[in-house]
Amino acid sequence: MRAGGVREFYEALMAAYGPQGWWPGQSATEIVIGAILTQNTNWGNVERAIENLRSAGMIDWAALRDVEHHRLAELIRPAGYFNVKARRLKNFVNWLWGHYGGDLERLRDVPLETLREKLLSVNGIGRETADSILLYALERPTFVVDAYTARFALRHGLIDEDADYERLKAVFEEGLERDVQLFNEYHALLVAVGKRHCRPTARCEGCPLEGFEHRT
DNA sequence: GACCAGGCACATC
DNA sequence: GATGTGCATGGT
Repeated sequence: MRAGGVREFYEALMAAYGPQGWWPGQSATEIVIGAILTQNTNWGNVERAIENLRSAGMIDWAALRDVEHHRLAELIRPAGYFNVKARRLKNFVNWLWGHYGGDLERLRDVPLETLREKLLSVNGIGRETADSILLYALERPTFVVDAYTARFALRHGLIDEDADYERLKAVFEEGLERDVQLFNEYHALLVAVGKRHCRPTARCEGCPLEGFEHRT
């Protein structure tokens, strides 16, 4: 049994699962909305909410700017925490209109770290949501950390228990070339293995990383 | 019916 | 700075 590294784990996961193709064929607008709606929520519920928004013509920054809170909350109800998320979506929309004329494309001119800070200043946009927006909607090379990432990294000895979000993010970014497609697939693969094997209580049988050292 | 799911802000110590 | 709590739906 040998200890693995960030790169080796990626190779093993990719060999086992193949490209995940996360968030393909959807608009950047839809991805941003999804990133906010999926906070602590099953993706299937988010899809229902997004479908409601689509039917209502709300995958649109002007429409989202003009819609009433109550109406927006009803549309996104299936995603859970609908009042909180309606407010957070509105916060983002108001920020986007206030600073960038409601145009996501204008964010592309802002340097990555600067933009990350700006996103984090919006109430309701935390680290994971900001990084998801940056990576998946704006195609910026920033690594997305979530609950799956943390559990995986801890079990496979990449971090210790007290590592925070930024530390976790740094471990992956330092172990890889700074590449959008790579970060995209890696995060998606971590979710894939997290759902199948690297679960809170599972014994990890059949995990593609069984050959590597593993903490229990 | 308990537990979980691609978090975050806020209160309190 | 760490820890606890509210927010809410739908699947297993």
